[in-house]
Amino acid sequence: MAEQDRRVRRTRRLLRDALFELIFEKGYDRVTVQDVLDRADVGRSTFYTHYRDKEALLLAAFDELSEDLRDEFGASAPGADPAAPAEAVFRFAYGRQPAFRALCGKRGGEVVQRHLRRLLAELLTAHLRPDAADPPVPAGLVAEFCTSATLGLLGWAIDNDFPHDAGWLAGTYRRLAEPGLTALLAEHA
Amino acid sequence: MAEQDRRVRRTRRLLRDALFELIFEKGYDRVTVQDVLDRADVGRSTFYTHYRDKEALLLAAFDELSEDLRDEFGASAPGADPAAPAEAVFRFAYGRQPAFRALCGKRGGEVVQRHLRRLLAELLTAHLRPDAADPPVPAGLVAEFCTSATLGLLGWAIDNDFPHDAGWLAGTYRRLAEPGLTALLAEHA
DNA sequence: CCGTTGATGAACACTCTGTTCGGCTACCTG
DNA sequence: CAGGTAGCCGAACAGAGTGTTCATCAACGG
Repeated sequence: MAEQDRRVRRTRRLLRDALFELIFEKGYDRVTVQDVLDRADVGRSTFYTHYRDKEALLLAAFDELSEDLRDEFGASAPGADPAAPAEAVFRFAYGRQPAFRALCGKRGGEVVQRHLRRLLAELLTAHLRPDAADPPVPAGLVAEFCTSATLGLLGWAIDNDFPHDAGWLAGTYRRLAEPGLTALLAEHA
Repeated sequence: MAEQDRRVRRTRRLLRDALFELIFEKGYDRVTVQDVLDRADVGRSTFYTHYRDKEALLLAAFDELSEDLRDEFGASAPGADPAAPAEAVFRFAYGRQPAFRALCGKRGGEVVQRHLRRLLAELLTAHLRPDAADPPVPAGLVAEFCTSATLGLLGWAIDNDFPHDAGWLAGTYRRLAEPGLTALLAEHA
């Protein structure tokens, strides 16, 4: 119903694009709703019929991304390679550089970082299920390590304009993070 | 001069403590200058003679911490152990749990996270200098990996009320991150 | 003890927020 | 292609928070 109206799609697209531009220009927390309105050339009341506030707009944009990312993960089986999830994230990000530049770079703001971290932690824990009775290291802590390493490398790539390609970044992840992970998993098995 | 006046010390201490309490209660971005004023029972004009805005107060508090952390690093020699810096950070944080809970937990806000990340990256790069001509992996990327892993584990510890002790957390860091790091350094030497 | 310095609170202009409402117009559907 | 629906607009509003100013008072250190 609501999603099909051409005017609705137009308005939401204008607002989202304006937000991305402004985040990239001055950082999320310095962007005001007024800025978005002016840039998108959309009326004030219109904005509030679509989104409760600035954060709701941001999260709507983030949700678009995360759904696609989820789909990509659903396709890949939970194999034995502990670096596979990170590689999938890297490939995904390299394929959507503008969005990641705005949402996940240093200017992206804490909100997206927090949500992205939670999403990644969830995907990672689901993927490399060690289903252990008494893990030598809490599973949550291992997931946190993988998430931090993945996001750390990704943030570095974003701030360096996505150098090389996703495979190279994944290779680096393997060199740095994989040895410790496989050792831990082997030790337990 | 200005630092010695009892009134100045009192005012700044009141403001800092009020900010910590409020951050812990509702998160940095939801804390207003007005909140701090009410909690600290300090006049509005007084606040602005000491700090330009809310962020300046936060950074002043952060600087106190970071100076002490710097001193701790200055004492330890740049040895061969790649996990030593992380361990030093963990010990430091476990010794100042209230401050870290307020500043570096999930409620700490993006500003401190950014500054802490930069500080750690700086300390880490200075500590494990590989001074290599053509590193197989950019030095900045390795530093980013260490920083992310350290902060990831630290954030997990904060959110889980500092379980076990700093040594245990450092041990986990060694298990997870050290294998990859030593392999990389060995390969290059 | 006294001159200096900081604290105070009220008042001010300003920016941004989130809501309301009447009128207009583009849009889907039949 | 006609009609009612539904989205857009723009202006206006109250409210919260910000950062500044100033005259007054009190506490401080030398």
